[in-house]
Amino acid sequence: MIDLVHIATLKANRLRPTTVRLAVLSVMSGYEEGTHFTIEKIVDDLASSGVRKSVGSVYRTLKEFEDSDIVIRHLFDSIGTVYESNTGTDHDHTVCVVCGVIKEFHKTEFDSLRKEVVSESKGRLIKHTQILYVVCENCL
Amino acid sequence: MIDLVHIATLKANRLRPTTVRLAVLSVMSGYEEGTHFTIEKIVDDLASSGVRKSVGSVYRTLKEFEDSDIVIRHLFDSIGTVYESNTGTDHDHTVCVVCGVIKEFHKTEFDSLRKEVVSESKGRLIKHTQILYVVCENCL
DNA sequence: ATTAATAATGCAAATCATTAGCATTTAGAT
DNA sequence: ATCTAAATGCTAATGATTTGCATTATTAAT
Repeated sequence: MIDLVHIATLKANRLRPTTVRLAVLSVMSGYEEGTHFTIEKIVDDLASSGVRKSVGSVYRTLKEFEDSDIVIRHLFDSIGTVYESNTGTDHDHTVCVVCGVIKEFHKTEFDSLRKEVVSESKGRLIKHTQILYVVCENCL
Repeated sequence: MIDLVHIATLKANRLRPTTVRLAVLSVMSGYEEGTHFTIEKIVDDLASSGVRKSVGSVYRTLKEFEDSDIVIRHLFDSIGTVYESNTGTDHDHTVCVVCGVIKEFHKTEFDSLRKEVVSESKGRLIKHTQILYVVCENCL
């Protein structure tokens, strides 16, 4: 069972390998890398794979995963809350205002600029979010 | 009356100069430039200036103002929805994760980088948001 | 000025996403 | 196998925002 990986992931974060958590990890692992998903999608995907779990538990689970840095939560304007698996590689997002597709990008130059901004104000950078709202090639 | 300016602003946006709208513009004009405020603050400030207006109307008014580009609405992680008067100058934000203070910054280099990103994917940039979550000098 | 037509407001109820309480079930250590 | 702590499902609660509708104010025409 590939579940062994998921069990390991959970144990590494001091989370008991329970059915809800394993099921959520399982549907998540079916997503393409970089996919952004909602709580609703998780619940639906669980249901269609025959696993009926309460919405409340999924909320709780995703929050635990967020705390454990297993997933990253984003709050996008006019889209709401979405999650993605945390690959550890930091990146920003483009969102197509027409079709809603979310993509990732990374340009190191941004990072140095951000460091500049923060050091100019003598603060410490904890994290950042940057979203480019675009009309994507397809929708143009 | 300075209200003439506010009336003009409203008329320019095909909004009738009503008491709620004028009152909201009035408290807003009392804020320092760059101030970020919530619906709640508006309602409170209206109340303490003796103008009691319903929360629903303030919500409606701020939405109209957003549609008319009189204000800009932001959705900040763990802070929620805040507004600011639209000065037309675009900028990004830093938010102190300790004290919650929101500041603005602008670095033109960001703009060219953003254009690069979007042109590489053959899309069109509509707008963007960038938030640096920091611990500010004071809170360090 | 008066009035008719249209838009704005207040209020309360409705909605939506998310969280919390609590009784029941499950996992992990002994 | 048993006990304890944690996890789950369920429902109710919460908080923010929106909506419906009856009332009131604003505008444009007379």
